[in-house]
Amino acid sequence: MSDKTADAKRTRGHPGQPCPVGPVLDIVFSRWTTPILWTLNEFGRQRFGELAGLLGTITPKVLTQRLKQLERDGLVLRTYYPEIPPRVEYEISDLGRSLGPVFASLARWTEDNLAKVERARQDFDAA
Amino acid sequence: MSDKTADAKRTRGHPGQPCPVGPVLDIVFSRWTTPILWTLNEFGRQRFGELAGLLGTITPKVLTQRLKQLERDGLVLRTYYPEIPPRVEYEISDLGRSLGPVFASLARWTEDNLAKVERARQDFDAA
DNA sequence: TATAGTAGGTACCTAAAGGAAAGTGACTAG
DNA sequence: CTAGTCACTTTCCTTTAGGTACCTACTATA
Repeated sequence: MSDKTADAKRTRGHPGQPCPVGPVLDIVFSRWTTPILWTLNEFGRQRFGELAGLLGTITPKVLTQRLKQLERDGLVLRTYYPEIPPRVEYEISDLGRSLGPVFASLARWTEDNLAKVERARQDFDAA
Repeated sequence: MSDKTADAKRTRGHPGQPCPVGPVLDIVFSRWTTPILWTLNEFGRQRFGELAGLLGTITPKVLTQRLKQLERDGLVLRTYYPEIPPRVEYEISDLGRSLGPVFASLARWTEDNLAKVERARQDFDAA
């Protein structure tokens, strides 16, 4: 299946009308995209192996997949050096950096409210 | 498996250190949670059937699951009326409403940058 | 000759999420 | 006595994501 047709299938079924943020979720909040973007933003340009190390438990296959998607979406820039052995470096793009305020907003909400969620869970489970 | 142990397994593998927003993703951006919260915020208190209608294609099973999770996380309030036939109403909580700025930030980014992502994809696919 | 080093690609497998369809319980209107 | 309402619940099946393990090319080095 081509990536193009995959786009249609990858939509999370967010019904078009009632939710204007639906389209972004698959772009920004897929399983590994958030920590990848975060890492590239924090630690700057990284090689494939370094990035894998920083992310900890990701497998090469998945890292390749996610990086390819992020590159296709214009959020990450890939530079290939045809040396032996090969070297590839990834960095966040301007478009990727433009997500900063979104992440900041999310981080602020987390800081302020994550504890409330955890308390709500305890109350719910107790009852 | 209990919901408590499910919490641990549901984590998306976002490696703890490098990404402070990881914990929220499962709470706010799971498959159907975003449109559910959005709908409850826009259209107010809704019964189960009404909500299903507004969301379009969701199945009762999944809607029940997601609503239960949202209730447990304190983002949605559930009111059960023991009538015959039974009636249940769902509404967004204050904690749920506190996500407003996050959603707004995301909506703004979408408006400003979704077109850029789509263009990046076209360029990428062309090459 | 053999090995290490790098960034992947491939084939196969498993687990989890999600959808489809039918059933449940309790009552009421016909 | 049957059908309908509502909010689920249960069972089964398909899809998907992710993991494991192995393979690729190419060269310098031992």
